Amino acid sequence: MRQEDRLTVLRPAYRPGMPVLSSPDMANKFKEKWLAAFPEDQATGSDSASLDDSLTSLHWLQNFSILNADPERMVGPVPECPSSQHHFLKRLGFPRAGTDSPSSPPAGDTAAAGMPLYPGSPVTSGSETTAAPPRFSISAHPVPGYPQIPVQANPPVEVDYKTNPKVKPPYSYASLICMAMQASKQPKVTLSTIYNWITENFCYYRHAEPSWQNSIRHNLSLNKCFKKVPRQKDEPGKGGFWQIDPQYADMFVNGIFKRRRMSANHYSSSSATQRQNKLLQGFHSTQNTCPYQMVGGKRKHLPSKEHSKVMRSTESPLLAMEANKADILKGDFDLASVFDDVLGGSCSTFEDLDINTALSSLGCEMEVSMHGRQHSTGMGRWCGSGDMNHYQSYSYLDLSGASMESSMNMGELSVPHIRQQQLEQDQLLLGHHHLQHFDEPATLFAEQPGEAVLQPWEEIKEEPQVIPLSLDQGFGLYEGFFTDMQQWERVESYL
DNA sequence: ATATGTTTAGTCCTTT
DNA sequence: AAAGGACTAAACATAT
Repeated sequence: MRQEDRLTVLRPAYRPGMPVLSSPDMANKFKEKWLAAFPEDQATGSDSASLDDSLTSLHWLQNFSILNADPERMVGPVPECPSSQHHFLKRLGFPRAGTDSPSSPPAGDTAAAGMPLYPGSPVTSGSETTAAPPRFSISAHPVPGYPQIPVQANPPVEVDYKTNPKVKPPYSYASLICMAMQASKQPKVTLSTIYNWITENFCYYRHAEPSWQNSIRHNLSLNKCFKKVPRQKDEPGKGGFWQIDPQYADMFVNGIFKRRRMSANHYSSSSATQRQNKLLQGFHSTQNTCPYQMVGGKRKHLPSKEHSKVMRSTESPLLAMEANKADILKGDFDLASVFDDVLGGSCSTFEDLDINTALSSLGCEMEVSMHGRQHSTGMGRWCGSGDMNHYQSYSYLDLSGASMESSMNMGELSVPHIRQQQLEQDQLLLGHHHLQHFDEPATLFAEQPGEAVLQPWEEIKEEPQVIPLSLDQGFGLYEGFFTDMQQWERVESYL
């Protein structure tokens, strides 16, 4: 990451409802007003001097890896993480070290034997150089100096989906399709390419009955997000090509399908508790997608009662842990609300954070391109959250120094920015260790199929590999943001 | 024959 | 409760 791309972090303390401000001047102005209204936040800001320059650098995030999740190390500081980083993490909403980070989804979906406790935190096999799905482990990372509260001693259960034939991957077919499309590095792929990628990367489907292919085809045909690109007459081969319809590209968060678009007023609720509940529900709804049981080598939908029994029993230690997490989430730690309030709500749920991690497990490194034409309208951003002790913090992320006017222009260019910045923050929250930066956009969501370098009929032999993704290209329209403008009204009183 | 693509129907679950 | 989403199964059509 280049110096100019680093995040400039100012620091007042965050409060829910804090708006996105797009220039340092406005940020400072806002800060002054805010501190006048909430003098108690001054203390939060006062310690900002202790934040060294490392705060503005994301290099340390490379050491902040989910791979470091080790229950044995959950107590005590991690020397690699400077205090300022700790501070930063705290500001970003990591409630405490040694507990489940926001990127840790709740448990509960372990109906299938061997299902990961934390399906949202996949890790790759260490030696994998290709797209490597999916083994999962607990995602947690100690934040040095932070109060340590012992967590329930559930050992991490890892599932390597690439080699484990018994566990169905917790990804929807749409997500699998999208992953395969991403992995192909081509703007369009054939059905067989999708099949191959899935079977290559998910052992489960290698051994499963081929009916899943029917489901894939069904999904491609039925899901509006996928667009068929017919072969030209002179193109050899069977079937057409498939791509993600750019119109629906925003339905994929880092490559994983969002269940449904959230309405704008969904985010208008100001109840932190409600949002926290939604947050947890979102976890379950997304991750608990495996109500299956292997019966004679065949997937069987569990009967609803049985399913419910397995999935929802509060006697489950997993859910007990969830309840614990929910307790942790009570109070003012409401990271989702921070996103909601700041962004007007798009996909800032932990579900999305998990998606980030999931893709990284597949070798799909998320890129954060900070320059180029699309950054001309970038804007700063208040971010942060409180923790469970009502200790709230906020930061102003000055990503480009551009004016609010340009960002509020509602033009096409400004929209991906919000998404991008949000994803950046998601990555921060995740401790993504692949925060990189590329100049060249990927072609995943290319508007024009003709953008492919190869001839359209040059089918690429599927080779799982690290896929550079471009956030700018990938996640276009940000629908919820500009439809929920009331949050900006609150800004006026502070400017 | 096989692969691909479309459509319908049904179940179960989550979200609104 | 209704609506929507995910999934499964199946029938059918078309292309290779």
